[in-house]
Amino acid sequence: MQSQSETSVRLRFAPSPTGYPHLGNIRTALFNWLFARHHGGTFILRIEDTDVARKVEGAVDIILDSLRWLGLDWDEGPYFQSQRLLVYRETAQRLLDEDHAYLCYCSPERLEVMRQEQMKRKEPPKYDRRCRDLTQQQRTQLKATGITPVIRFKTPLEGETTFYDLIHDRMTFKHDTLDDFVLLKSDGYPTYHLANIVDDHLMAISHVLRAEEWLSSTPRHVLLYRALHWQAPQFAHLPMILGSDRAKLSKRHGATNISEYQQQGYLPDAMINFLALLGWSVDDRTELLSREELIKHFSLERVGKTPAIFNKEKLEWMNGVYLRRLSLGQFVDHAMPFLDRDLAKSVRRPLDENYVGRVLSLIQERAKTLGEVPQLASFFFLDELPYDTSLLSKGKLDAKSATKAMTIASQKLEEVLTWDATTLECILRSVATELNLSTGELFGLLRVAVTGRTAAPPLFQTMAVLGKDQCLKRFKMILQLLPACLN
RNA sequence: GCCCCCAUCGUCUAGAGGCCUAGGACAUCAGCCUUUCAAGCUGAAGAUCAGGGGUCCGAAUCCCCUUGGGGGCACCA
Repeated sequence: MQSQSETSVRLRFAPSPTGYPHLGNIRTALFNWLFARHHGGTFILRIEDTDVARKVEGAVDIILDSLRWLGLDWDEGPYFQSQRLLVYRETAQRLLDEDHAYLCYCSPERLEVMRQEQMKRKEPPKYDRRCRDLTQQQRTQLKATGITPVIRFKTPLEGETTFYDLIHDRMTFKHDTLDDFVLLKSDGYPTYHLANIVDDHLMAISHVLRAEEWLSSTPRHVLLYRALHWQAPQFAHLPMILGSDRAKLSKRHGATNISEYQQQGYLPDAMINFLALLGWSVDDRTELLSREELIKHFSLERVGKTPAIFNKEKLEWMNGVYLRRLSLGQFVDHAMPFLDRDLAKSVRRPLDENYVGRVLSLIQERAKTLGEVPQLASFFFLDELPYDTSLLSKGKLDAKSATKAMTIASQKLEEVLTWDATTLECILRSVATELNLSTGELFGLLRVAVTGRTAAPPLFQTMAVLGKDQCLKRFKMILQLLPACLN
């Protein structure tokens, strides 16, 4: 049963389409989603596309695709701020009418120079409020110039603003450290500060969960809510996710876009599980949690305050766990697109699903990502293996005894009628005994012959899947190559 | 420069005054298993709880200072 108050839990994820969503953005989306789902609330998607200049084509689609891929389903939206400009303008006008805002005619160039000088004087860069108290005459004059003004908020000159953050508790900011920020830009678009509070109010957002980089602009938002006599939502500023150099995540850190993880073959469930543990935990030992468990246990009380560095090795491990937990059928379904994409062009398509299934049963527990499956399995599909002869000469056997072993093994295998792992093992073990070779020596040699590598799935199972013809063909191939590796 | 946040193994973290001679996970190393790899199992190493002061019978846990790291200070979000 949901209590009355829980039915009004409304969360939103509000990305801006100025780039592709990275791990940090997605972690924020996840926590909002988890919180909403935990409380039986509503999860809303809102696109904050108020920066015309920095808008990236296609970013919205990538954002939606990424959320869908991860299964972070939303109940409302996506709303687009660019389609709600009137609401922001009306609100800005109201602020103007009620003396909480004013028109500012200062040019960007002037502001830039001003900031430069402030920096030079080692002062905090802040708007100098030149247009805050213009006389009626100055106002008329400036209006006559035809310059399109921006609308700025009249930040109280004195006093301080306090609010309670669900994670950081009580926060207080002095007004004299704030300046008169822009609400409406000269192109008629709202700034983040305005659009954000207008929408959160209109969409009845109850909790704002966002990255800690927003903490210092929160007093502005609180001030705005007060000026408009609106009740502010509850804020929770989540710890940041940092790159390995401990700096804010950016392109420099490589592979931070969530879609890259999709392409590399990480599973949504593993991704979700891993991201949930960046800044949150259930207890002192639980690492693996299903979506349902995540929803069930999620709470802001267990969100930490320390910024986290993204640990790719752990993600890989976790993805491997999720990969191994898949049924063979599921694994095949997931891996098929990757095989299609990355297997050599020479491999005939469509791939035979039955054969792929037998191959992948040997690959599944060896893959950490779906992306490495084609590489791990390539020798099952290639007609001719690109042998690296140094692998042969590196073996424990010299070319002469290797040739002898291969010849005998070939002969024995020619006669095999039931080509299965058990039979093959039985026969080849006896070959080893007969030649007075250790199993390691013989099998190692055969492994290179069959797979072209020294590390591969179990030899006999591999041979069984590959089939008699293909195996014997590879043996012949090796026999031809061996003389070249003399000494 | 100003404002704000943060501080436990390399990394993710548990810890809300005595259960901590600080627990778990990834990574690392060793052993077992074994035809290689992987997986699995067992074990090891790894944190004087950033440093210094307090408070207290008692502090990783509370307070202060220092240091370090991060974030913000746009007609970007």
